[in-house]
Amino acid sequence: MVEAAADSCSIQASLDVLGDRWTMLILREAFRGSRRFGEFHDHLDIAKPVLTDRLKRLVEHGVFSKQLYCERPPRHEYRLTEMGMALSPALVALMRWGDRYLASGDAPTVLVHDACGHPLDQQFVCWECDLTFTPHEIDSRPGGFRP
Amino acid sequence: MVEAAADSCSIQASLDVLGDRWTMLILREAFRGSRRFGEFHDHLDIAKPVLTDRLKRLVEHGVFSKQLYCERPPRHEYRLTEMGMALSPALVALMRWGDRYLASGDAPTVLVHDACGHPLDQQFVCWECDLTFTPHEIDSRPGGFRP
DNA sequence: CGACTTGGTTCGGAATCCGAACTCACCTAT
DNA sequence: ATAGGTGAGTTCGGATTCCGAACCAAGTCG
Repeated sequence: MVEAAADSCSIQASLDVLGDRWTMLILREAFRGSRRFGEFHDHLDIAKPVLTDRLKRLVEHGVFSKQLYCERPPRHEYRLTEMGMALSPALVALMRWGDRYLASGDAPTVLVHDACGHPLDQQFVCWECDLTFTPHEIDSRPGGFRP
Repeated sequence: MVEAAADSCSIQASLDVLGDRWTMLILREAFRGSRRFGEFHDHLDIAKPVLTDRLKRLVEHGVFSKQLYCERPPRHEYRLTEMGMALSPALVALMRWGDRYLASGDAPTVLVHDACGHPLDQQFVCWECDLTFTPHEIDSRPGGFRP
C-alpha cells in the first residue's frame, strides 16, 4: 500500500487505483471493447502476470466486474462497471492532450458527437451561469488545486 | 523506452509522458502552485533522485520550463508551459472521479466557477448542435475508442 | 571560518517487471 | 481414449526501476 502521503486528495486516491504503467491502457482497451483476458493480452503486449494482477486490482476496486459468461468451458469476462465507465472523461482528456501536443504525425482517432458526427469538445460548465469556461476561470474551495 | 506497442494511440502517447507513479502527482502539485524543487519534494514524499528524473523528463517533453529566477544564488523554478496547463481537464477528471467513487470520508476539494462560486461540472460538448452530452453519445472515427 | 540551505548525485538494497516455461480445466480430432 | 490445442492463469529467475540514506557543491549567513 501507499503510505498516505499526508494529503487527502482525490487525485491521489484516483492514482492509487489507476496510477501505474498499465492500468490506464487496460482501461483504454476496455473502452475499445475488450472483455476477455486474452483480448487484453493480445492488444497490450503486457506480461501475463502483470495483467492478471491489474485485472484483479481493478475488480477489487470496483472498476471492473468479473462475470462468468460461459459455464461449460468456464470463461469469464471483465466488464466496466458504472464506476469504470465514469472514467471516460479522464481518458478522453488524456487522448485529446496527446492529440494536441504529442501528435505523432499520423491522424489520431477523432471523437465525434454520435448524433451529428461533428467533433466533440470537452469543457468546464457552470449550470448556474449556464456557460462553459476555461481552466483559468476555475477556483477551488478547501484543499487548493488551482488550474 | 517503451517499445511502441503496435498501436499509435494518443492515450498511449500521453501515458508515455505521464504514466508512472509520480508524474501526475508532480503535476497536481504544480497546479497547486509549487515551482521549486524543494516545494515538490516537501509536498510529495518522493525520493529525490526520482523527482530529479521526473522533472527532467517533463522539461524535455515540454510540460515544464526550467527558468532561472535568481542569479546570485542560482535558483531555478519549474513552471507549467501552456502544454502543461492543458492537462488541467485530465487532472480535473481524475479528481472528480476520485471524489465520486473513492470518497475517503472527508469533504474533498471542490472546484467552483470563479465568477459565481458555484460548483463546476465537466461535460462533452458539440458546438454544432450546441449541446452537452454524456459518454454514451460519443462515437469515434478511425482508431476505435468508444465510450 | 563553520553551520545551513537548496538542489541535486551516488550508492547499495528492495520492490517491480518481464519473458519463458509450466499448470489446469476443458474441448476437438483421430 | 489418447493426443493435441486453447484460454486463463501461476511460477520461476533475471533485469529494471525505485527508494532511503548518505554524500556533494555552490552560495549565504552568523
